[in-house]
Amino acid sequence: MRPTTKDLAKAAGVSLATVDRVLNGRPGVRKQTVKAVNEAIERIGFIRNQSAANLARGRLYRFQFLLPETGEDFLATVIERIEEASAAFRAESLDITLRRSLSNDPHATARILSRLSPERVDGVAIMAPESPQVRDATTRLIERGVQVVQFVSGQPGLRPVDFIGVDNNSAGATAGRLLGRFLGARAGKVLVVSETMNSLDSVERRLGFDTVLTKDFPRLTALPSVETYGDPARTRAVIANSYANHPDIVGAYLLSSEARPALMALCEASDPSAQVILAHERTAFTEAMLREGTLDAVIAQNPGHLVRSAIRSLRARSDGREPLASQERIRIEILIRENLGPA
Amino acid sequence: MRPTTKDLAKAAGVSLATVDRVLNGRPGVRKQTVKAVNEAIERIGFIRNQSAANLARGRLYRFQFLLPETGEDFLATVIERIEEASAAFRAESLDITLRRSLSNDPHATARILSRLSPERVDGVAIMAPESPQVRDATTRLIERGVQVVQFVSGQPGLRPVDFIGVDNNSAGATAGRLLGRFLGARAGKVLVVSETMNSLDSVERRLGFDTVLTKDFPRLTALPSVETYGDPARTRAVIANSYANHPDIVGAYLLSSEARPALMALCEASDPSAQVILAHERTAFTEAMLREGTLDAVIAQNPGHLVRSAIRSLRARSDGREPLASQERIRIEILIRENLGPA
DNA sequence: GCATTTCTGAGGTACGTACCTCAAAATCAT
DNA sequence: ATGATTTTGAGGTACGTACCTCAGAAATGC
Repeated sequence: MRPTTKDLAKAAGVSLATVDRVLNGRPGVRKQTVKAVNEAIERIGFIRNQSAANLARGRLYRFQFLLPETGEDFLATVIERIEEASAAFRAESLDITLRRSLSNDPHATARILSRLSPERVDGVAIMAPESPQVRDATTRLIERGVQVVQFVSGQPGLRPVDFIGVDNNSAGATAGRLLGRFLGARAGKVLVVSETMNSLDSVERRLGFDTVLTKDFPRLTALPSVETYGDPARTRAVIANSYANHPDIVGAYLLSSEARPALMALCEASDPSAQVILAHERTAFTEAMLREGTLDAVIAQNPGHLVRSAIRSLRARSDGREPLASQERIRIEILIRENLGPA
Repeated sequence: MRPTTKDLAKAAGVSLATVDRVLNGRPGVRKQTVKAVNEAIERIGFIRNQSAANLARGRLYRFQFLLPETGEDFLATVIERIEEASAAFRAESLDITLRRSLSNDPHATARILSRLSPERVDGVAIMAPESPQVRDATTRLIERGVQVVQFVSGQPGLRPVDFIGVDNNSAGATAGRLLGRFLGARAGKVLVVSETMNSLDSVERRLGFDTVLTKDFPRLTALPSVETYGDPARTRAVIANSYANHPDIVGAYLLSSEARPALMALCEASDPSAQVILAHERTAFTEAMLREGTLDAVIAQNPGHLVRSAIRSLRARSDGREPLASQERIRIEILIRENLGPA
């Protein structure tokens, strides 16, 4: 059996009460005694039994995911994973809830954040684009004692808030490299479709994409980003227009999380099999398009990892620990037909 | 607060003792009563508190990883992950140890397995090639009450033992697709290097690779597999020989886990930058080769996932539960320079 | 050397579940 | 209806840690 607090007390030559004081950082212990206990911890290899600790604490971590109202396929898989995690973590004193209420209006988002209180929630994972309003509201939220992570959308390392998601610059670069290599010796123009270029995420992907293309694939010219604003009619119009104006388009990069509208419009406006087409995120739709060969590759982040990583980070912060940055790095996955797994 | 066994007893109209009997599958409860309790579980949403359960059980799961003696880079990263997991899971009543003692001799491996007893270990993850001796020893091990999973090496679904690893057929197919697409319009021969073609893993990768190549890239011809037998001198010789005999080699697929010897030999024998070269597994070496451009892509399985998945599966089996197949599927990762992450 | 403050020990209860025993109740077979 | 058997209830202890109180010991200031 592993050493317990009792063994630790004996080994350190102190009482259980003192061990408890040291372990939980309670005041009223001489530095000297603290050191003795810590040395004993090292010496006998004491490891706190988390199960027992949680049980004794009776602590319930209440975390909330705040997601946008809009969004179809990708958001749906994220929500699935949240629900899964919610069920799975319930046995570990974690109460995970989901609110799908964030609109594109930063003021509205800020207002929602301002209403969150530490009495009702211990931490939130926010999926909202960067904006000064949201940043301020987040800062105040943290000051009130609520833990916060930026989820999927946002900027790694820019703010004093953990970011859970991929490095979008690298994601764009990955897309650029694949598109270039898949096109082989072919030359021509590349269509880039985005919901909006107002978000940092899109800008970074585009930047990474362009960097690789200009440097290593000079025979390819990336067209200016076409913005759909999430409007189906506009999507069809602008994409049709692009193909009409540029008969020499040989590839397309759909850099938004929701690939469906753009890809459907693209198929209407041109022949997808004559081009190399890349999109983001694994959804039932992109998976089907990969299998049938319409999409050539998908750049994805694992939604399950995203969710679990957000939860782990919130939990670490709630315990006053630092999340393990290395473990929480979200990988950029490349999917082609062959590594999708069984259907 | 979440409902406890006490609440459940009240809700089901039975005593705590009966609830306990039902929850832990003890005998001496009428079917009718079992049903009543299960309905109450559904009704009030009872979830067993795993922390408390583990604490009460005082159960310690002792799992062991049995790895081969030989192997450099990939095995080293696997071992790192095992050590990490060992540390991380210690707080959850898991005692993970590592034995690096399996040789290529199936009889020796079988002998080691035959000496494992359920008094000293609850489950083992075995990384050893398929062989009748090992299969028999495994069967007897299971009969003695030790849980077993096949780790990395082996055959999914072939035996009544969980397999933790990628589908090697798909892995080979993924390599085939990437090689074909990266080569674009180029035609020529493709070198395939393997440590040995005696293992099922290698055969499957080769099969998947060939299937894609013949079907979708007829201008490429995959040469017969070159076997290195893990011998550096032989490796250099056979690879040099291949390039001498086939001046029209345009690509290479190194299908073994340990890419270093083959790739070094390849670089000696030819100009890697004129070819498309794929290898397996992410190691410090393959990572460096990707970054400098010698390797074009790496097909990998996440060692951390492998290890944790093995542990979860062993634990589920030890608890008499079925591992969640969907959660334990190991993904086939594609790595290029751009999605490696920061250096 | 005394009063004062700081530190430590002893002992307790609690968390939710597992597992045990023993007696009482319900059900069954005859 | 009787005895045998099965099912259930009541009550207990244990797991390892957190957190509480209170008394006593040790260190400190003067």
